[in-house]
Amino acid sequence: MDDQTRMMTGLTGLGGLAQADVGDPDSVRKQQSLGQPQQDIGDILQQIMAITDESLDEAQARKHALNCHRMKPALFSVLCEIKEKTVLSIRGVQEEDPPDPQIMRLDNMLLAEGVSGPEKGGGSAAAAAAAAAAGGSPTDSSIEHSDYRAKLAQIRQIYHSELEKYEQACSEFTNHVMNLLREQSRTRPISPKEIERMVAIIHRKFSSIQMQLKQSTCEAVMILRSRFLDARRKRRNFNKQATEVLNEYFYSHLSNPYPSEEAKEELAKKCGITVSQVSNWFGNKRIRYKKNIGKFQEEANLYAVKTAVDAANVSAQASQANSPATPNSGNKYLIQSDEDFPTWNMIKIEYFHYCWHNHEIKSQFS
DNA sequence: GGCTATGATTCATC
DNA sequence: GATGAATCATAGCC
Repeated sequence: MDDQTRMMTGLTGLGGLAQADVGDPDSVRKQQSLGQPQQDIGDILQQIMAITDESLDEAQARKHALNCHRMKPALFSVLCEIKEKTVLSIRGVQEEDPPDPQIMRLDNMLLAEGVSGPEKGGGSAAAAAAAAAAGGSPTDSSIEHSDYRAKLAQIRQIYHSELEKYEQACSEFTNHVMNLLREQSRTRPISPKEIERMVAIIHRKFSSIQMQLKQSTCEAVMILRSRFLDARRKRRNFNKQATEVLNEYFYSHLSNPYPSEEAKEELAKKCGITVSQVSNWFGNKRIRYKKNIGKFQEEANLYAVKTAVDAANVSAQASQANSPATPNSGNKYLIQSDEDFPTWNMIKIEYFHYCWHNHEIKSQFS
């Protein structure tokens, strides 16, 4: 029902003063007996009813005349009262909406991610955790971290600028509608309560637009986070020194290449990687070595020699310190000459394979 | 661009 | 929870 129809409905309900009485001689008599004010109201109403049959210019002129009529304010307030009773009492029930749970969820998420609320380097904890999980060097992590933060800041800036635009647009539109209604209220019954209700409707409409903004911002943050977290799959080779340390341990413990927790921690510290990376490395190494021992033979020889040389050096230093007269006497595995190296290494590797294989057989039966 | 090496992940098993 | 095995995804080389 539009406003004009509502107004008409209001008029019909005005104690039968409108259509029912028009042209009724008894009614006219009654009005005459009731005195001047009632007659004035009847005249005004008749004029109002007649407006629809008139041309625009005539209607404008009559409208002006009606506006200037001395009874107009009283009639206007009565019409407002009727309108309020008939329309607002029905519609006003659902005005106090409870807060939308979806908006609350979005607000919470934006707050947690540091997009809304005070700027505090939001999401930095997530970024740091993901960077740590990536296992990259501290420099790499900080680069990724700052990249994440920069992109988050960009999202934050866009969100706030859009939010500001929406708020400004909402306020401008509300003012515009309010002015329009105030202007119209001079010619038709619009109560302040109705204006208030209209403002609430506008705010609801704009808040649904705001929700879309919040939703798309949340999506942008999610995409950013997933991209950032996916970076953990970005493989980076360990540096040469770390690989050497791990290989040295692996080939020098070929009979049982399963480092203890303490050994893993020690290796992790030496290589500048995490314990789980050490575990991954040993897991991969064991399986790949076993799958293709031939391919790793050369590498195994190399590290066996290296280990033997290191052991010889340590032992020589110890012997020199303890008994310079009898070098190498304390180490039965000590290499005596360069020619011994290949034979010794082959024996040692074969022995390790035997031990490893034997260990597995034993573990199968134990 | 294809290939290999390699670190990470996933899933099943113990 | 540790490990093996398969697989994914990327780096690096040619």
